[in-house]
Amino acid sequence: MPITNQIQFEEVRDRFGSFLRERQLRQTPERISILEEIYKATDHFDADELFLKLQANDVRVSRATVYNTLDLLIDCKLVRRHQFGDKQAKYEPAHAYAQHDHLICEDCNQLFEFCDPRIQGIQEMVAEIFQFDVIRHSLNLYGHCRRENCPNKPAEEPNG
Amino acid sequence: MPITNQIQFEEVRDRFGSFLRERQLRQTPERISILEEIYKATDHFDADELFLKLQANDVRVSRATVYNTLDLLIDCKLVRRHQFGDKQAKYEPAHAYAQHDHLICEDCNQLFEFCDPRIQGIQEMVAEIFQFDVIRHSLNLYGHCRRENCPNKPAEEPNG
DNA sequence: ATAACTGCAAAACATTTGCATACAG
DNA sequence: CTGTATGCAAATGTTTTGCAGTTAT
Repeated sequence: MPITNQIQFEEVRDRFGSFLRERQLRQTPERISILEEIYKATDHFDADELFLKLQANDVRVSRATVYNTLDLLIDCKLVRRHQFGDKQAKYEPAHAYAQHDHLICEDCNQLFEFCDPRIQGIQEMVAEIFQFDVIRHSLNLYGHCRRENCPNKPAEEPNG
Repeated sequence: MPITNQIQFEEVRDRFGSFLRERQLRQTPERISILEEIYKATDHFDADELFLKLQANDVRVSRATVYNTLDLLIDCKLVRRHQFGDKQAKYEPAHAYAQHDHLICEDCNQLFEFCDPRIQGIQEMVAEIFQFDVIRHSLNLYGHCRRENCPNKPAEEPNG
């Protein structure tokens, strides 16, 4: 749950700054504005939502720049990208939040986050068996939440 | 590794037949040919690869029908769909193969399959905590294989 | 100064859709 | 026969690209 305060954000911006300097890339106002907007997010978002939020805040950037900057931020490990089954990618700010996995309700599309240490063990075991350097993982659980107000809840099966 | 013999395939075709009958859908030659082609596969494939293989075998079907039939086969649980980070979906025949997860080399894009019983435990625990009915999961591990002939192997980091 | 970045609009790409025709039940 | 499935081509939605103009360094 990304509630980033000002001090944390300075750190994030510095990290992006160093990253850009290292690679001899430019620290443009567009890139900084995009990073700021991303770190206001309290949830996952897609590229177009980000583009529209920027517009709403009178930050004039093109979609092309949004995509370009997202890629940079992913390289820099300040943003994570997820593919939750839709063809459109979802993103989330990544700084200072523990690596976590996702639980998705296929009726209301709501996302929940969880952590389980056993995944680390699986990752290490598989790496050993296959002689791989495993860099990251993605575990998504799909199902149905039992919330009353969940829309599209499938009717009880007449005969199971 | 889907090496399906003739007898197993009869079973698969029957299952598809029952599924279609149940739903009052038609058993068209196109649908059967697509199922046959899918069960020849020894690896994951994408929709267009499947379309091209069918063409190569002089089975004249449109892409629309390929997509339509893939959806039916997924409902029928004879095919599984995966999103491995590309925007284009991958598919695999699902009959008689244990549920497994995937290890992906990001240099050569090669796929490996593994099973780990701990995932079941995670799934159950998370379902309990979040009061969810968890239907399925998708666990992908991404990294670098250590095969000699893996292309695009990143050079040794010069420093740190 | 100058090479990288930007916006724009067009292209690319996978997938879906609409509609006239074909055909399974 | 009848409505469902098909093929085709056009539409869709997301992401990428090419290029002329702009700007950080």
